Amino acid sequence: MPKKVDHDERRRLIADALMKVAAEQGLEAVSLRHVAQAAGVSAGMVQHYFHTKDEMMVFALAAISERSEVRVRAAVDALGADPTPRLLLRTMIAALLPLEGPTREDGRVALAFLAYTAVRPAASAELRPSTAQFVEFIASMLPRGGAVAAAGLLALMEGLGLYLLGGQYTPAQALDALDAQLDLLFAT
Amino acid sequence: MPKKVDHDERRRLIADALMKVAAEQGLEAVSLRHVAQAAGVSAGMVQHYFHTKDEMMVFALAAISERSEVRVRAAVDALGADPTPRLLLRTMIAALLPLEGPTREDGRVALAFLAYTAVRPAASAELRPSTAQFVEFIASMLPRGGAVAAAGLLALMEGLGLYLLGGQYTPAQALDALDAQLDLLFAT
DNA sequence: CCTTTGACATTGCAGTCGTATTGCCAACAC
DNA sequence: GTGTTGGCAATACGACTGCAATGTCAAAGG
Repeated sequence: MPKKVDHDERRRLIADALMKVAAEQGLEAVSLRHVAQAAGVSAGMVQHYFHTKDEMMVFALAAISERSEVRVRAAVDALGADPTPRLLLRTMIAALLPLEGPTREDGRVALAFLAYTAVRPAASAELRPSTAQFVEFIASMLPRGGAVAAAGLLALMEGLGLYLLGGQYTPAQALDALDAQLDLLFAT
Repeated sequence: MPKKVDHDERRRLIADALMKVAAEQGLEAVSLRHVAQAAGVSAGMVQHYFHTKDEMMVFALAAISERSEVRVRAAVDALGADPTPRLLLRTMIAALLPLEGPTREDGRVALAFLAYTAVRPAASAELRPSTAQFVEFIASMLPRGGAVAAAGLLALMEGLGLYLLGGQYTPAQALDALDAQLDLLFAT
């Protein structure tokens, strides 16, 4: 066997470049050549690791949802043991919001992919169960309201993310709205 | 002067075709030729009414926000005189949600444009004040909570729209979540 | 040694894109 | 009539796209 390279590492490197391009110029600027240039590699290499552009897109889509999972896990771990349900929820949701820095870029890419998958139902079908799972988890953390209240909280989070990206809400406003919602849901 | 045609009517016809293409195949499938074909006209005619593609995009963007305004107005007018604040809000928000039929297609287009403008700050700056205005109006309808609660409700609406488009929520679930939120905000 | 195999780079191709240009035709002004 | 002008079609152009084909080089197996 010839040279040994970590396939998955290369693919991640390329996916990173893809996200950079998508965050700065939108998904429609994502082409094999642009991504290759952003990654500092040749276009041929991109083709070597992704036989087709769609393959590359799917990989990047998975990579970005993995990234946010990691972020949530890190934020939760930093809480220590046995946080209150309210604090746990707030921490998780805040970790998912595109408040600043790299999370904002990730948010832009996620938004682009959202629109991308809106016309390709096959790609979005994959993340449907994960949403349902999250709703279930949130419901188990709430003192009352059940799945309906949980779905509302999740939708509020998504909307806050959208308005943060659009610049309609400042990070402070978004967090205020989140805390106010938690006040409503956890009111004694 | 030669032939007389209604310029704005033609532009609207073309914009309708653009939205149809965008709703079915995404914004990146929107090209002069595709739009022209969808509208049943020649590509040259599209060029005649929009000197550049960007001009066409901007027009379509304005057209779609005008459409939703019309929809909201119609729904509110059907309420008759002096509805309760809660019913008024519910009606307006429900009219904006992509629950079914043509509103779903419009929602998909709006989502595509959202991602489109996310990397073109100039285009989104225009609709920022209208969001602020809406928040203000919602706040005036709420018994308490002020702008923060209003911002939360608006974000919840936006999130519901997103999940409706993605298929994660059914229309019934979305309306349940909306009503539950109104219960919280209007609780005595 | 030498052949195989995987890691890249380069090039070519058919197609689509936005746009500028050109030309034809109908309708009005004179 | 004749000329002018707007509505519209057709074409040409250069830039780009995804993808396939081809080539080069290094490392490992026999």
